[in-house]
Amino acid sequence: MGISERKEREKTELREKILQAATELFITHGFEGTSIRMIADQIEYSPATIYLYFKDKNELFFTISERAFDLFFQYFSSVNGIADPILRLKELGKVYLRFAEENPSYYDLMFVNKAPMEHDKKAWSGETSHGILLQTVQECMDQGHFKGHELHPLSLAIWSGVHGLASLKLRDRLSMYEHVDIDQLVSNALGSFNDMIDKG
Amino acid sequence: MGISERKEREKTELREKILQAATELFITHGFEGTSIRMIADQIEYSPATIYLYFKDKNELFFTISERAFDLFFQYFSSVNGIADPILRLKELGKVYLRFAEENPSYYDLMFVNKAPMEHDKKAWSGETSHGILLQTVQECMDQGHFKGHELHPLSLAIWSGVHGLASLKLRDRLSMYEHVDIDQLVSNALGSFNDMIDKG
DNA sequence: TTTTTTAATGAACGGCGTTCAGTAAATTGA
DNA sequence: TCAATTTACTGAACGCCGTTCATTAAAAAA
Repeated sequence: MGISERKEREKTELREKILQAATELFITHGFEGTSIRMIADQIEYSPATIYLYFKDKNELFFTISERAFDLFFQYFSSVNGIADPILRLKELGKVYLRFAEENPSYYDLMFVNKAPMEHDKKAWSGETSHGILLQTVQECMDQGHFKGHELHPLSLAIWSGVHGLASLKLRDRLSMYEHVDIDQLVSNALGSFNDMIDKG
Repeated sequence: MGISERKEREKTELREKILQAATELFITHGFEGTSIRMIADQIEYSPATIYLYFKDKNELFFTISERAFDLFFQYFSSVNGIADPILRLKELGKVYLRFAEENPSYYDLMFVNKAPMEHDKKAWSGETSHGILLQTVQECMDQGHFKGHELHPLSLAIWSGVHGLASLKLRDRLSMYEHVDIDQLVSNALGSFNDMIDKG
């Protein structure tokens, strides 16, 4: 009997449709600006139906942010071919900012938004993007760079630098630099970081 | 006739009471977690009354965030006595993180929260805290530090570093560092920044 | 064909920001 | 002093929100 299989398939299809609609709406209206009713309208089901597939709005957040971390990992993985860890580290900074630029809603969800309590502790740890950062910094240290620094605080410092740039830009908090091109400014600030990495 | 004066006084007193209640509630429940009805309950007036004193919830945000920037400026001003600009710059970083630590709701309002469109462009510009940062970095450069850097990108890079630390901690995005003390880690990351400043 | 299971929903609950007609008190003018 | 006007405030409503639940209609199983 292929009936239960078909049912299963239909269930995952609708679940997928909900996720897709939610993602699209999050991207255009943000997480808080998107209502369950809007998602329901989009897929032409009643709002109540969504609760048969997701416990609550937070679970939608959670599921989508997992996918965001997966995509983020793909961006990060693109540096794997760079042998020199210093060059690789600099490229990671560029890639990080590009991810934030190209996927502002995902970035917001991952690092800026007020996260539901159950925000996945595993999403950005272990053998993931954060692992790539730690690995790269460690290799730099192995080559004699960053003398006097410890791995974890240093990695956090580097991450904080690019995250600070990305989030200030994302949240439109650079308005005091009125007379200059913001993109250019951010790019030059990254340049300043890179200089520090060279001297570090 | 002192009547209109008394009325004026009473008006500003109620306005002040609203602001105080709103600020307290923002600190405990956050901006989005605080409702106009909650504020009205607190001051024992009807919700509609608040709209006689403030155009909307955003104007409350705006007024409170101005005060937040004033307080921030007081924190920043405490470094004025330090003659050596490098030492002063490092102290600014410490003071910045202390402000974020001691006034998380203010910090959120100022730099992290989704700001209403009318977010004050002047609040963090000109002869204010940002001016202190620029001035200090400029003095460092005058003394021969930060060779090859430009003032504005460098200042933004430095600001981004501490802001990244503050906001990642505030938004609880450091959970992958499970085995270590987060406060210690953040403090050590600031230490890494300071090392870079020395070498810059 | 009858019973059971499943999927989906309409309607409601208690919240939200905001508006506005109406009220009661204070002030003004005669 | 008394009526007219201004002021300060509010109750009730509007249209949203996230979420729950009894009910229904369809599908599957017996």
